[in-house]
Amino acid sequence: MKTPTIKDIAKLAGVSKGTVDRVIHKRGKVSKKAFEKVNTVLNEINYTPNLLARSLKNTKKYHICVVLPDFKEDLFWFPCNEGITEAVNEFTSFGVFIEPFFFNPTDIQSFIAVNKKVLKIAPDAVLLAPLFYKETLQIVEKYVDNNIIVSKFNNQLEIDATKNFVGQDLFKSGRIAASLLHMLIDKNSTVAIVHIDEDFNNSIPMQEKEKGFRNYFDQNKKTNHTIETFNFHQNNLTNKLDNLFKTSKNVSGVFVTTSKVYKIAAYLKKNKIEGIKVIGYDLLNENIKHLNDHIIDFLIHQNPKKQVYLGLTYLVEYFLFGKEIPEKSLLPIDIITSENLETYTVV
Amino acid sequence: MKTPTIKDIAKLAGVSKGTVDRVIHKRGKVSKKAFEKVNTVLNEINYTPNLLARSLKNTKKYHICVVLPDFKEDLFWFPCNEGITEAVNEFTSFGVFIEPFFFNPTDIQSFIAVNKKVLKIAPDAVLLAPLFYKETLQIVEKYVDNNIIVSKFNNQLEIDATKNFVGQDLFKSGRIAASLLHMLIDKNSTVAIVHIDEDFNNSIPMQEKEKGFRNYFDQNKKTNHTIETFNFHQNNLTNKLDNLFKTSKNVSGVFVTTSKVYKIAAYLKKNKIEGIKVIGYDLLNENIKHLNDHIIDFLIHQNPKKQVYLGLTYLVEYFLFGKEIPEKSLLPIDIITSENLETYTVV
DNA sequence: AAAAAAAATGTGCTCGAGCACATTTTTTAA
DNA sequence: TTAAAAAATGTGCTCGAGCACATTTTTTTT
Repeated sequence: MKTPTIKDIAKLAGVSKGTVDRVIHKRGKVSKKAFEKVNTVLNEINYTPNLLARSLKNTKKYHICVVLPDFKEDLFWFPCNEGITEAVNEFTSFGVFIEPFFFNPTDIQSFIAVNKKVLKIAPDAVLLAPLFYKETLQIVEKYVDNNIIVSKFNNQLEIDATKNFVGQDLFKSGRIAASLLHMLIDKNSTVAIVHIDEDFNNSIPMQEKEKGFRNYFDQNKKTNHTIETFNFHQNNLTNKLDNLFKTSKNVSGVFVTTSKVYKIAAYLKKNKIEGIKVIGYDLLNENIKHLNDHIIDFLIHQNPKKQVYLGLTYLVEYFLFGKEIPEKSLLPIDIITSENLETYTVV
Repeated sequence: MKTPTIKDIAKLAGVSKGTVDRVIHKRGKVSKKAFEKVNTVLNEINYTPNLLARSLKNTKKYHICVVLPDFKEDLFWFPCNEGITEAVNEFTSFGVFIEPFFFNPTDIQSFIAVNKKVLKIAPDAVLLAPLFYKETLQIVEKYVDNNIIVSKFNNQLEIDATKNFVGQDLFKSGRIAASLLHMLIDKNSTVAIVHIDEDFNNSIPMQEKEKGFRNYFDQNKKTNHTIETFNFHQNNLTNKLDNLFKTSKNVSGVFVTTSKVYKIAAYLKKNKIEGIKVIGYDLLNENIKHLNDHIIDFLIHQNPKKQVYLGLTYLVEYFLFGKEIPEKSLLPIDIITSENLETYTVV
């Protein structure tokens, strides 16, 4: 009933535990006879090494750095801190040291600077939010040169030496948004895709979401909707929105490709514009408020907290127990309404 | 940089590690002077015991039994096996032995028999699907008498000596179903709540779901929907459904309170009845088929796999690392459409 | 056949927590 | 003041894997 140990196997095979160890780890220096004796026993009983003992022996300290945007610049990133905190609480007692580093998401230079700093620290692994494409490729290369394991979350880079990624399928996420809006809006009406603040051309996530969104409506030709894309910046937002909603355009639904959807909702509320269906991303407090007010109809949950936590878990289990890190871990795309919201926030 | 050990603390405090151990575990037999010396050091540095070493020492074998319905009787329970398999793979190398036991969900006697068997085995813990109220109370009492820890999943029993529960808020789940149907159906139409197969009076989950569903529509009086409840059994299902759909009743939506929703969908497809919105539970293959055919509009994901896996994880972490088991762990209530379905099944 | 080299095998310590037991110090009783 | 009892403190072994090093066995060379 008790799990066999190396010692047990050694006794059964009539050899010493050193020999068993050499067979198991293929370290050679074993006679054919001994090899067969041990292998016979190994095939008979199902030996699984005690992972506690194994990693106790390799009592190395592991250092993992998390590089992510400062939530003061964009509240989307706030939940990541909770994910980090949870991982810290869970893993420090296993000798893992997790340390966050923040950069300014609007400033490429700060991204580069922070990564240089981390590179100098030379941790065992880095979990990275790769916001800037070209710069990420460069920095990842350097990490790899220094034998630092790199995992990424949130943004997926197509070409990359290191493949570990935790996030969502953004194309599909766009399709889901489209299908939900489709349920709510009238035939022959206009749907607006709104990109707020970020530089659309450099934001692959936004592009992917738009592609997915358009793909859905392309495949549902019979409903004959008009899809228009808008790139808005914060400074002249009100004017632009006036232009969008107060002209004769028959806009029945809006898809905001980021967590900034609350800005649209705030505008609609302030101007008492009703009947327009709104869908956007993420459970920011501002968004939740408008979801409960039924100004926002759906939110898609990108679960940044879980992304970070899972990314860290993979790294820790790799170091401690030698588990493989999945190349691509795509999280479920949760549909949030004012009704099921609570079940996501309480846990 | 390295985590301090008991030995380090002993050296810093100028005592032996035995004394440090006694202070940490409040085992007494420590002079005031020594106690203060050790405590001073403990307050200065942040000591967290190495959990690997701790649980290696307590190298007890743990035995956990899972008692759940046989999926041959109801496919809803099938994913639980995956959850068990995953837990087995993850935890056997930590010396945890997990063993499933199946009963017939339509037969109270088999429930009692299986639990008696498990009781005789006397494992360290039982994870239980408490389908039958009265019988569960009795058996749980016996488990507790024998110092066997009991956790439950899927069904929540209100009054209970042991509180550990993993599942969903079923009242809320009913409300969510209502709100989704509400989006899709016409005003002043009739909505049917359909209970299939199970004995409604003995099924608290079904009752909770119905309560939640009705509660939502009660709070949205202006839409003026008629809600009707039906209890159908498998044998005369077709007749009953003929009666429901082919009479003059203006039924625009159906809420099925279990995973048996595919039966309604199959009927609608066979009889080419269109335009009726359908919502039900769980990602059975049969349900998924009809979801992709757009006969079923929404499925609510009860995530039985995750329920079992999480329940087992709690027990294992309690045994190995002394973590507390949460009294009530309510999982998110996932809304599934044909679009986001895939993101839930691939992971 | 003996010595030297190479290969195979076994031994014993480590990791850190925890606990039983041995030893030392302090307190109490006579 | 000394002996006995009680309290405090320290020591050393255990858990299982892993690995360096010591020891034994086999093979090769002279």
